[in-house]
Amino acid sequence: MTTTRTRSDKKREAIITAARQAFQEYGVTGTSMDKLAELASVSKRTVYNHFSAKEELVMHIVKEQFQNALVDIDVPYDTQASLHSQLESLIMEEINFVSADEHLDLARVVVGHFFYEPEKLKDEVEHLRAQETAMHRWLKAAHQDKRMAFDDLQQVVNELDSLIKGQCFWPQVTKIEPALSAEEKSKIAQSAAALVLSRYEIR
Amino acid sequence: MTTTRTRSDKKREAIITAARQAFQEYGVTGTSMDKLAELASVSKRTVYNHFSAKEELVMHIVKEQFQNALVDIDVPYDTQASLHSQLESLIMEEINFVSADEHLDLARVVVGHFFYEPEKLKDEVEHLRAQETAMHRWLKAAHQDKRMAFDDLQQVVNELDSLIKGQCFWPQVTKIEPALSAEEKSKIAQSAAALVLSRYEIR
DNA sequence: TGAAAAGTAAACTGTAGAGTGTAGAATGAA
DNA sequence: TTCATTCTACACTCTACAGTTTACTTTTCA
Repeated sequence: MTTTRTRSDKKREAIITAARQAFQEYGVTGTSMDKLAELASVSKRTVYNHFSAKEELVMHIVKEQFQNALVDIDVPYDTQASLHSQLESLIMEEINFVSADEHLDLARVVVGHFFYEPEKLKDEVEHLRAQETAMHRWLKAAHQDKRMAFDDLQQVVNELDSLIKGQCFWPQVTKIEPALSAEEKSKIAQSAAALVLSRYEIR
Repeated sequence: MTTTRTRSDKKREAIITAARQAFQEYGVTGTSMDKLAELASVSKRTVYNHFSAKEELVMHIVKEQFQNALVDIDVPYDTQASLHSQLESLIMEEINFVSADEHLDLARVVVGHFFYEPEKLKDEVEHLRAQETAMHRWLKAAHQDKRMAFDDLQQVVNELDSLIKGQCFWPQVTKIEPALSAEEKSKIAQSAAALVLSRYEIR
């Protein structure tokens, strides 16, 4: 039962939704509590009844977003299929996730807000880092299956990660580059897979 | 003769130096004009006599920094030497530049300040992008020398760039990761070179 | 040496935004 | 229907900071 029951709950929901949108659009500092209350169609006092300070509201939304970031990709390793096609689609999923508008929008909020106090994010980041990613699992499987050779798994993951984020995430979060088309994404995925496999695949 | 002559010049210099440091340490918004004047040991009015607004001071420093960013790396292509050793040292230079403290500190100022209005940087960024990099030149030479095969030069540059920045720049600008040791850097350089060459080198 | 240029301290203006206090109205459960 | 909870409107406080004004001092240089 996800439907909100009480009036109080509805107001709370409205506040959170409005905050999410406003923060995405104007950034945290660009969103005053007055503006926010108006956007949520709620009195400012009500906002403060639910969240005792702006920072609390920000953290609520950020944590929520980190939860979503954990909704994980899974491409199971397949002994039969070619490494290239598997890795390419894994990369493609990763790219689609990372360069999705909602992901970029909220990454922008987080980066913008915590740029000068990254300590506040330490916990969340640790949490994410601890996660064993789909990439990890797939590479480990291919390695155990003796179809790939490397001695430092983490390094291969970092390389793939850099290839993905360096082309499909950072330039877009910072708005240095516009969003990528589907063709560009798939070209990137295909080339990244080729790059990694030409080095680590056992032929 | 770089030494500052007049009193006015000295004051100006002091303001700029203090601003550079303060912006690095506290960020632009975290540095009030009062604080800045105090750090520069100068009256606030004097700051405003030199720079009519805070934003003007910020832009002055940013442009100065973009000038420095153009001081370019050059590793000439050598027909005799192995591709791997050449590319590895080219990458190493790129890494050293990009992950140098001064570069990271100022990149932080720029990213932090312009995060929500990247249009203001368009000119500078265009300027940088137009530059033909050392990477471009070297790859083009190796290609012409028929020792590397690729059809999209820009893509190879992007890949190298991502491998470098994704591991040695972005995690550090955002302070998600601490500075890298010399060993880590050289491991990254060596592996990035191997990756790219195992795909594009003609054997 | 004296006028112009540049600097200084400190008080001031104006604005924006976070957070509070209060009195009264809407809601909803008993 | 009544009572507690929650919401609303709105006026208010407090603080931070950009930028200005003023009255006075120091430096420069012709």
